[in-house]
Amino acid sequence: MKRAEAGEAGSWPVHDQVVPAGSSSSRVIVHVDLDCFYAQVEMISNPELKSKPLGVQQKYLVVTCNYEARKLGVKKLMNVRDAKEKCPQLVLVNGEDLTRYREMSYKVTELLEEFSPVVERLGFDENFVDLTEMVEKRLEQLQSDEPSALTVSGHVYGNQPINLHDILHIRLLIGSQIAAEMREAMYNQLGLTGCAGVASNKLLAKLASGIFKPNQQTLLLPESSQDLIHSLNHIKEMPGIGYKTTKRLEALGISSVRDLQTFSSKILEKELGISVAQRIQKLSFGEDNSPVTPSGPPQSFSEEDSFKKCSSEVEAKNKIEELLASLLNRVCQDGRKPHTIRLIIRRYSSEKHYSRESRQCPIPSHIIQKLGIGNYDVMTPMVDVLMKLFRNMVNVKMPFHLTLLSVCFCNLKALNTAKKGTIDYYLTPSLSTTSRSGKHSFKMKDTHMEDF
DNA sequence: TGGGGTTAT
DNA sequence: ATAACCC
Repeated sequence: MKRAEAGEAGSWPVHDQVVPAGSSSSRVIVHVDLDCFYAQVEMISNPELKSKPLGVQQKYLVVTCNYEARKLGVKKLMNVRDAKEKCPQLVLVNGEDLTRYREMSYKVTELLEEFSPVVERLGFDENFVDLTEMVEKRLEQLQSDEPSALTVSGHVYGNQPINLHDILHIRLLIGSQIAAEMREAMYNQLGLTGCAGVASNKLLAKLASGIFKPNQQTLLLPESSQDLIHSLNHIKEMPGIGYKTTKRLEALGISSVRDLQTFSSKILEKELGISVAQRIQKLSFGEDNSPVTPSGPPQSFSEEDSFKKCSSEVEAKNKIEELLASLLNRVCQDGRKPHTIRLIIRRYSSEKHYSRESRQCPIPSHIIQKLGIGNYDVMTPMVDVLMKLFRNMVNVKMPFHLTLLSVCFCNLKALNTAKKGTIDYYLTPSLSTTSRSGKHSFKMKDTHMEDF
């Protein structure tokens, strides 16, 4: 399989004929990061907004804003009240419906996939692309008769000089040229601006893309990678080290990148587990062997809504119906069929940080069949399933107070490509009622709602 | 903190 | 089913 080869070539450097002959194991990775993505989409929808300070609002938060607004002191995830106080002229648009953002997001990913199919999405506004193969091809084509062909595009981190005799420099330089072409294509074809970082792995490419901020790109050469990671003021700025790990590291007296580099590996493994410990300690040295994993189509679809209070079953049912209706439209567009449905809630709790509970079950096969077509036939039975999940989580005879409801479709399967005689035929749960009798029970640990 | 996503356990 | 991570 092509995917497996690409992954192995990327993640398992040494001894391996999978790595193209003559090349080192070193990769060329680009991280592409759109500028204030939601705000850009809104300005494309309504060009009159381009000249104004603009914020995108979800509930009482300004989740992102354009650079006009940033100049006037508005920050991402700022309270609407604070933002208006800072910037009374701020124009706000509601961004709770992600449909147009999601569509534009996939257009960007598809555009990048035309350069190289190995594109990994990170959220709606970031993509990694493994340019290693593309760079190799350009190197082969590049005969020494064009001297001006070897000039870097964009910034070089630390203004480090490029050594044209160093093959690693040359490869990264060509990566910077491809990155510039990608940004040009995004602007010409989609009207979007963004940043790019080019480096030898995902961590460094991501850090590099954030150096020069709107609509610029930066190349990181290997000799400067230590400078880059030590320019981080705190370990929490290291991608891959999140809120929880940061707290645990701080409890160990680790706060800077150098603290983490020099901390005892043995003790770190005991505290965080061998997997996390080894991974983040490598990150602290700027090492990241994780491959760019092609995202492909989404693994799940979900819709959620948060609110101050939901305390009755009827109220919950109405909200769930809304979420489900939107989801059915999306799943219909996608073409594949979800085989699992999940309901997620968040209970009110005065000061406790963030905890969600969920229940999931297989979608009854008779509902799955009707998914592609008439959307209204499936509403009622699906709501019934969801309300059973709801009552499984929430004791409706007791008072309750929810602040979020979410419905998720996952376990998506392409419809019936299984051919008789293939492995797939015997492993794929039937989508038609007539073939292959019996229960395909597998090891589904899901709650089967029919059992209740 | 919103309204999403992913992978690992 | 939850917990961690990312935006």
